[in-house]
Amino acid sequence: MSRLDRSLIAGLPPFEGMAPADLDRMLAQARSQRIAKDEAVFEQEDAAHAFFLLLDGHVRVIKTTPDGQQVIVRYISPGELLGIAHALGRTTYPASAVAAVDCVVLAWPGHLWPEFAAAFPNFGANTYKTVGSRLQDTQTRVVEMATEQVERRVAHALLRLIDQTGRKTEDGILIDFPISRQDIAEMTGTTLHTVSRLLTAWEDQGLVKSGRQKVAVTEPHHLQLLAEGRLPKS
Amino acid sequence: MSRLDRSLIAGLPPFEGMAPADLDRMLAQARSQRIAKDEAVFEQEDAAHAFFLLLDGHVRVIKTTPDGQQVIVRYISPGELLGIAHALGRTTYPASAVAAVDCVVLAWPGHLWPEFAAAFPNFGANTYKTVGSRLQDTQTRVVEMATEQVERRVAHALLRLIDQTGRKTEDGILIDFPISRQDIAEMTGTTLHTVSRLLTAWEDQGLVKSGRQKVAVTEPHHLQLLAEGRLPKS
DNA sequence: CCGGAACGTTGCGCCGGATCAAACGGCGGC
DNA sequence: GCCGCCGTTTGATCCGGCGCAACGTTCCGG
Repeated sequence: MSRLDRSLIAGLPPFEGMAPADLDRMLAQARSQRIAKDEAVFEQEDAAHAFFLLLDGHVRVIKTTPDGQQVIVRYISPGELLGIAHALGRTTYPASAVAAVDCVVLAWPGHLWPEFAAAFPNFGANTYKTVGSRLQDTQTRVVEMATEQVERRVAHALLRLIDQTGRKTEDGILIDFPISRQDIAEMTGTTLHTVSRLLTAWEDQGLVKSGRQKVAVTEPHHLQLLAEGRLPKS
Repeated sequence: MSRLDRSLIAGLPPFEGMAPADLDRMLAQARSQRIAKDEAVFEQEDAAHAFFLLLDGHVRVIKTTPDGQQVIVRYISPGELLGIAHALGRTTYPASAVAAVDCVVLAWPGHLWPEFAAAFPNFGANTYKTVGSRLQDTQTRVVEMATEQVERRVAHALLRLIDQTGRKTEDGILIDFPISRQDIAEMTGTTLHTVSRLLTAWEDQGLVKSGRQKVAVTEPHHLQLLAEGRLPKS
């Protein structure tokens, strides 16, 4: 197995404030791993044998209900940790993580967590901050689901996506990985039909451009107004 | 100000595994405080100047949207921490906390957090575990909101409440603080009207007994089946 | 080049639950 | 003991969005 270079992770948020030597010590225990599109990084309910850092690609975190319905909990972008169940005292993954495109991750054995948290206090603190802001995000989503109707929820979801992973193109800000109407529906608790209707309506108004597994937002500001519900309905 | 006795907090989950002397050191910096029913422990958006331990009573954590709608994020029971925004690197409270009944809390100045986390590793670890399980709970709630319809959501909410705060009475398991249909509606993202209709329907079937600001579950197992949607609809 | 699968679009009917409206009943204050 | 208020009940109506179904389109493999 090839040696991992420190520059891979130096400067990423989870490692903020760590000494170079400590980065090396962490890397020495990491294993780099390729995950092909549509393959799982880990599966819901499995024993949490490892935690991961996404180096390249995008990952969907999915929860499946007993009756088989799926909900996309969040998308992970490069530089973020995933599968940190161990840090939170859980022994099993609460969701599945699936590669949205071909991905590269670093993997550490889960049992190293307490060791790392103790030896690298900045790493621990950074992680807990992440968990805190994920808790925030999730609570905000509960509020959204409880108070907003579908159109605004979908608008919010798109805005979050372009914020996280947007890439400028001549069509506007493009979501940087293949995403279907079904995916958006699973993020917002609706059906692909409704998402399709919304997107075509928005496309007619020139707010977005979308195609097969692809969405680009041309008028983010206008979409924002829509998301916040201060738009007279045409 | 009167001296706080160690027995107040010894044995509570957040202090699991701490030395008695350390409990005393923490208590020495705490201030005990009474909060009258319907008063706020802290308010959304305020600077997070303190974190709290609920000693007695019950507290509602509420998020309010820009247009004034409210969502009850969770209920806090005695022995739980609240207002721990500081632990998560936030400087402001993301929600309000309102006493559901007369309450007693301990308050610590927020700036002590890093000190405590460093000096009492068990305390820090316990807290992060709590945050982790709250993240879990919240994600589960997102899944519920996205996939279940109102009846099942309300059933789930009641089951969680009796699980957290249930007290046995001759009417069944009673929720241990005053709770209105409006409150339940704000927990589940529906209206008080719908909650009222559901409760009367359930009362007719002998599943619950409810009255003004009071709900008791007489048939938790049956309600559980309903919550899980494996009940032929009558 | 062809055929099939996967993804997307669109029309239609229906229903769960929100909204609006009104009246009731118990509890606390005076 | 009476009054007023707050929480609750119940009815009537309306509509957003889901379910279903059919069709179009792009992509991929053979």
